[in-house]
Amino acid sequence: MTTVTDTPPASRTDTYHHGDLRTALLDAAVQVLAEHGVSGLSLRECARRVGVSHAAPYRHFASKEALLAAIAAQGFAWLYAAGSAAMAPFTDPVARLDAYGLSYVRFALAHPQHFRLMFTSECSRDAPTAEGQDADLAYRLLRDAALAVSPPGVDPDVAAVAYWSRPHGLAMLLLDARIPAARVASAAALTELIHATVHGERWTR
Amino acid sequence: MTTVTDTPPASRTDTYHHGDLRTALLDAAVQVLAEHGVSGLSLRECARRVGVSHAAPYRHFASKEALLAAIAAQGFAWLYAAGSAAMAPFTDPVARLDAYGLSYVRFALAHPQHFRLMFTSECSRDAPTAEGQDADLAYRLLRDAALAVSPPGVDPDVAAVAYWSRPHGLAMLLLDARIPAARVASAAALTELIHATVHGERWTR
DNA sequence: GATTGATGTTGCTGCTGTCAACATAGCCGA
DNA sequence: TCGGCTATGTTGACAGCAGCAACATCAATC
Repeated sequence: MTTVTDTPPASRTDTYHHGDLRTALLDAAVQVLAEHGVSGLSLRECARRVGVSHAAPYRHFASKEALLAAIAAQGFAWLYAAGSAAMAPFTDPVARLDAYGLSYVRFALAHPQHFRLMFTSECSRDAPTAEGQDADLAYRLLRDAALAVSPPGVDPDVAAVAYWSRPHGLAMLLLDARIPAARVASAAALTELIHATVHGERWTR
Repeated sequence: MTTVTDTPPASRTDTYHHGDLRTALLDAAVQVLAEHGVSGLSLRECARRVGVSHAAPYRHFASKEALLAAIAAQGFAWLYAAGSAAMAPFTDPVARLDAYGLSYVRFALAHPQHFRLMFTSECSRDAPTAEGQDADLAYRLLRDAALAVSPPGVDPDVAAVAYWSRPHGLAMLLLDARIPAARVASAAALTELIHATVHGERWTR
């Protein structure tokens, strides 16, 4: 007993109280999603992996859906942070929009489970939870960037959607493996793909 | 007994054998999906709606996932047909690509359950089933159209993905209600949105 | 040091996917 | 005409799951 004040709150699995069960469950859920997909996820399996009884998750999440929503909210926060950071170094509107698209696709590839949940859940529209908070921030970030690139008179929402659809569609197709794997093998190839998608206007005459 | 030869095979629900249980189950499943989403779908509920015992579906589908895959396959066939029909009247490459994008988004809005299953299932990549058949046809349709619009030297797959991502992303965002509802209220507004997304190059200089 | 609220456990109910054994019916050859 | 064959549908069972209620444990506070 030198200067042992207290155990770190995140890693006590041998005591009655877990310490940080909520984030442990979130992490376990993401791992299960990666291994078995959303249809193979169960709260009981998450509890088992964390070493806790099958009803313990209900102290932190009202339902299985609430846990998934929490993961999505985490994803929106990360996405917003990544987009902000990516755009920060640039002032040119086109460069900023480009940086946003790049970081968007990179985020989807880095956190596929989060990304899928963020846009695949079928009930997150009704409840304006904390998820909506960061989702709105991310949306406004994109809309402002798109508006700065568009000529005056264009509806901001139309501009935002037009430029959102491209990286979003690419990300979705990449996650669904609908794109030949060779296209994503090297970072250079992926970057080329992203550029071609986000502003492919150089091709059409 | 005038000329009554046989009862129509699609609508006998009072006899021991249903007549066309397979398609009846598919239709019921799509309806359940529309009402309760994929997480609220169960084979037992589908069987109940069709008026059949809970194990009857297993005579037509190996598993719940197989039923979902069948719906997705149906969707790919429809999508391919719609894309072909939409492009047929045109010969100009840009017009053909435009028509494809328009029909793509229209298909997603007309058959949201099918569309979501087509691109959201997490295991359809492994098994090259009949679904892959029509999916490949649809992909080749798009790739050829994109290639006709691209300058020589462009990788066909890159061109295809670049032009696929736009309507695909827009469709996904529309289905997830991530786009203000007012944007989709009128057919004209929707068409404007689609055009802006599919070839927004007119805006950036 | 007792109390209280947060956190974790045990046990239960109803639902689900899936399988095995059985029932029915339409069809085909004798 | 009749008897069997096969496709199709039924019943019953099992294990796993979401969610709830009642109970247990712990930590902090008065």
